Amino acid sequence: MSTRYLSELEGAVLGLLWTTPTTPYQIRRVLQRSPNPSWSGSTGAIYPLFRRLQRRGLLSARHVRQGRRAATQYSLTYAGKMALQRWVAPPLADIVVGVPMDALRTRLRFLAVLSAEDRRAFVVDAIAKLRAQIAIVRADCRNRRASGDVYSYLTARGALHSCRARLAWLLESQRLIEKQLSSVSR
Amino acid sequence: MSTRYLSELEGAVLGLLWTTPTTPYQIRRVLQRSPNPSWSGSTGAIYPLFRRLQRRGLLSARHVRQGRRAATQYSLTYAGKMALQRWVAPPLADIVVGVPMDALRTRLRFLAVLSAEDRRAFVVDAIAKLRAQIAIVRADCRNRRASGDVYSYLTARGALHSCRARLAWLLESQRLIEKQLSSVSR
DNA sequence: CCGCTCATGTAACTGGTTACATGATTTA
DNA sequence: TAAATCATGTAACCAGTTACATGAGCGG
Repeated sequence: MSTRYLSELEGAVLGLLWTTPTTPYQIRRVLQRSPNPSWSGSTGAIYPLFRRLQRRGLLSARHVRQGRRAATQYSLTYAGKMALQRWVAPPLADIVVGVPMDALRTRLRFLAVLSAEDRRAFVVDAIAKLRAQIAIVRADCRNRRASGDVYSYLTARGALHSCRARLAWLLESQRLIEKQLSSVSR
Repeated sequence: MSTRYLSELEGAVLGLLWTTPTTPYQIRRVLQRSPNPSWSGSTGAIYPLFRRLQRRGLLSARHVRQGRRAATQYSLTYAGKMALQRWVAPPLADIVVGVPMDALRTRLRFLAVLSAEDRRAFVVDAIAKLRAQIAIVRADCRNRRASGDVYSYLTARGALHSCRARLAWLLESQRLIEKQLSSVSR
């Protein structure tokens, strides 16, 4: 019973393999097409990861030909399913429930290093890009809802909640920054 | 003009050094005491980072004795300030505005691998821990507001918005999961 | 036949983690 | 004087990134 810890990527891959055996390439595509840019799915991450998980006994490999093409299909072993369950199940670790890292938030923390002009530009740029993103995530929500998988849908909903919260926060920030900038120049 | 990219940690350190020269140890303490658990501030990250940034000409070191103790104080050079500004300034990269990674969301995505009981426990645990967290972040907001630094305050507000959005999302998820679980068992 | 996508990888690098270690100073 | 904290590090390790590379199959 391997009680080694699973990285986010490893956990996600096990989760994606849970229902249906899949090739590394297909996983890569899923990750790359996800609206979440943190899942890069680079080859240098994916292929070693699959072999690693296989070596640990969490995955089993099978060579198949889809159409006329050769491919390596991996599926979850029993130990793999157990590891996945342990990874998902409560009690939730601090790093899981804790405030998630947000690169935008970190940058805004140091907005004071920019000129008044650039501060405004920062917020305007962020708001515009967030609005565009919300449209994408909204569409993703609809798709996943149609797919029938409640948890997939709820995941997209989580992303939407997150985006909207960031937008509300930016609008609040914009007001406060505007007030502060005008009072300083006076 | 070093146009090398800055990691999140490097950017944050430069930002914290902007106004006041500081020792690596003090930075570590700030990071460790932050309510955000992603800033671990491990020694093996901090000390090499300071030397790295110094080598790149972004920081300058000065040996001081505070009280009777020896310490190395680092301050931002002009090049360091420029690098910090470039790091903060728009246009914002995809990875900065994109949906932030959320370990809780990723796990909920695969909640279907758990038993009905464990799914409920997951959500209950998450909600309880989030509520506790909100109290902490709320207190942090008040502190930072009192500090007078608008951007520090707004950063904490961002964390609060994020936590509340996650809670709202979990409550929504709880309802949907409950409905789904009861309909399946019927 | 050309270019795109499928499919699989390797190599070099890097930023960060954990664990271990040391010595000085402060506080109970 | 013992324990805690200040302060600074090193060593081993590891997951993930970028860039490079290869060959097969397919559609125009």
